[in-house]
Amino acid sequence: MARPREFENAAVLDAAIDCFWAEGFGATSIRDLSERMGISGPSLYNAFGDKHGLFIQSIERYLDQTMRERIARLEGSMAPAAAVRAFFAEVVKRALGDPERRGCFLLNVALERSNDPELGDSIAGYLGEIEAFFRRQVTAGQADGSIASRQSAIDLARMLLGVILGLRVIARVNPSRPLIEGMARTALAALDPDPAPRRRT
Amino acid sequence: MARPREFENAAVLDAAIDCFWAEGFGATSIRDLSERMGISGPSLYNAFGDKHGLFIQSIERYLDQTMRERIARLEGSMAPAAAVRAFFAEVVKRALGDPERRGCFLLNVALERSNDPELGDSIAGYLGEIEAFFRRQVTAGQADGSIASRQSAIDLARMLLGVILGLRVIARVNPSRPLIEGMARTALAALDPDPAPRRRT
DNA sequence: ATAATTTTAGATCGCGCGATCTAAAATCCC
DNA sequence: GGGATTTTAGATCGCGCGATCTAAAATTAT
Repeated sequence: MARPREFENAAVLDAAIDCFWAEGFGATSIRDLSERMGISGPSLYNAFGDKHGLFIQSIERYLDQTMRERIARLEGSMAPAAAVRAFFAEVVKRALGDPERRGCFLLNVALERSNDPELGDSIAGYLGEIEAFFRRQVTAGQADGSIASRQSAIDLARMLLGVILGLRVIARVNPSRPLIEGMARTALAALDPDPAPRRRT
Repeated sequence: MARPREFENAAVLDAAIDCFWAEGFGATSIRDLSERMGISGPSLYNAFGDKHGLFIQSIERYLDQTMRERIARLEGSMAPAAAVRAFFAEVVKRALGDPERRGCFLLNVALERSNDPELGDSIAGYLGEIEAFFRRQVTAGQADGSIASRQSAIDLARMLLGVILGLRVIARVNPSRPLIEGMARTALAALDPDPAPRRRT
């Protein structure tokens, strides 16, 4: 038929993710993207529509490769309480292993583009996927006794989601290991089953 | 001496806060600021240096009027556990009473400008002020028995800070009252003193 | 080979940006 | 009241933006 594309869709999308992740949507220019992706401006527009379309496709690829991959992997291989703790451990590791201080791409997008008419509802849904993962684990853990039933599964899931997000905010600004680990450990303590009764001192 | 200013510093700073809060630093133009503040571009530069200087002064005024005011007011008038709960209640109220979805100005700044060489360290300090408030209250509450001692004061303070930040992130994207209140309530439950021992079922 | 079709890169469009120059208007000291 | 001084507003600077036009390069069906 005609001349084939000279680039792989996935590879150039990864380059676009790098740009948007490091600088945000507004501060990333078409010229930045063109250079990092290794394709010219018109090719970019031909393949992805416009800057905003490229942005949305970058977000979807990022989510598939990070958040959704992690949820599927942990949920398929671990007991409920262990899956939640492993999720936290991986996020803590990412938050503390971020010398360029780029933070969480999804969180950056959530704050920069929460009023974007094409993204607002989607972003709520993406965060809802994390909350739903926590809720499934907590529900299962409460059923088998490995997770406390002092609070409802939905409320525990909501609290865990809040701490995950807050953790990534503070790690962006102050990536201190004791701070981040203390925050995570204390939140996870809410999952501990009721301890053996102990007397007050 | 000479011609006096035609505007009040505080009043035009409030207008600048409105702009930066709604649009962020990068997406707010000098012309936006000039119009909202009611002064011309050159007057703005004469009074505040440049756009970035105006931004920093706007942040400081915002913090004095909101976060620091709240901390001083609650800490000066309430018992420790009540002060923490009142802090949460006020933040929840603000997070849910935000029809324009502007979120928390400090949090927006923290994510958009965390790599700003003139702001990075300051932002960590601002969040540290909140953490320090929580830590003072928890320490005092643990001393008088009104707050649980299962976890250390510093870890509880860190967890509370995380939830406050996460709460404002999620409220920006999905301002659902059950979601936000469940998150806050479950975090605050970590402060409850040890309940009377109860048997496992 | 050649015709048809798609992708490619360079040049360029109008626009809005942060910042500044110029000079007129306004005020206080004397 | 007049001179010195500061603030004011309109006009404008060069620059980088998102997006697109043009035409050359590359590939396949015939």
